[in-house]
Amino acid sequence: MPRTASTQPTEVELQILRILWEHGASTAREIHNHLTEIRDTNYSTTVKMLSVMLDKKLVTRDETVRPQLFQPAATRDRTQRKMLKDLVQKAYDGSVGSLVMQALSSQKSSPVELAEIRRLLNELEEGTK
Amino acid sequence: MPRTASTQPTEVELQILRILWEHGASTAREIHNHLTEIRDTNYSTTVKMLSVMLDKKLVTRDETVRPQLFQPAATRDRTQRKMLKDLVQKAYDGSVGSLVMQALSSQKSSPVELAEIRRLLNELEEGTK
DNA sequence: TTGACGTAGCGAAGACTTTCGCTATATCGT
DNA sequence: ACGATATAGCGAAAGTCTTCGCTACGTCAA
Repeated sequence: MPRTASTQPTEVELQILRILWEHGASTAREIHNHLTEIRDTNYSTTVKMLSVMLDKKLVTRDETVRPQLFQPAATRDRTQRKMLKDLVQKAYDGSVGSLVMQALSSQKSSPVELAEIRRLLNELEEGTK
Repeated sequence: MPRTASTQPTEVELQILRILWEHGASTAREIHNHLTEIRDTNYSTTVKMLSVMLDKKLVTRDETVRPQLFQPAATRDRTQRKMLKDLVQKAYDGSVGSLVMQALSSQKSSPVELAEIRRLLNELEEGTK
């Protein structure tokens, strides 16, 4: 009588992925060192998490070198899009528009970001003509 | 050795909340009937979930009537914003702008939505002047 | 070579989520 | 009032996630 395993990376998994996206291929020790900056974790735990993530194919491992190097299996962009899509489905009934509206109205963006968004908006509206 | 309990509603909890947001105060039976349309669930399970959600204060219960009526404790809007904020923090490094960019570019929105977004954008840029 | 130290792996503990059987209690028609 | 039916509640089971102790193995300097 279980819940079905989530398809999205969990909290810690995502923290590890972010470290890998930022720093590229890293050893368990390196990952652990970065992780302890944001989370109080034992080295064993980090290694275990990496092993779990390997099982889930969230990361890949280069075993030809010592110490072994871990790499993210998916790009940051791809992972973000997947999580975003999931949220839109789960909480916004599939409506990207209403998510965007809320995002824009609830947290302030910089003028630069707004300009970028406007540019993108122009392109999109161009496409619908 | 536990993970810290999530502050966000889980999958099933969210499905139940959506039913309540759409239909307003409902009995366990009514909720269950709607829930079975999207998920194969036993009535006992539904009742248990409601009891858990009551503990977590995700819903409130009117016990003065029979059968008891359940209501969402927070509005849909508020809950969505919270989940959105959480995603922005976890996956977008706090940058709402990049989330919006991805949202707009990865899934198509209707022209009506785009127009609304543009209107909102105008207001926001007005505010930064 | 060997001991010291860092890396890798395993398994079990414990919280959380979701499941449902079973029991208790309330409601309602006859 | 009584039995049938529906509602409410409890607790245990089983899977997920995160934790870490302990063991095994690799590397390297003396």
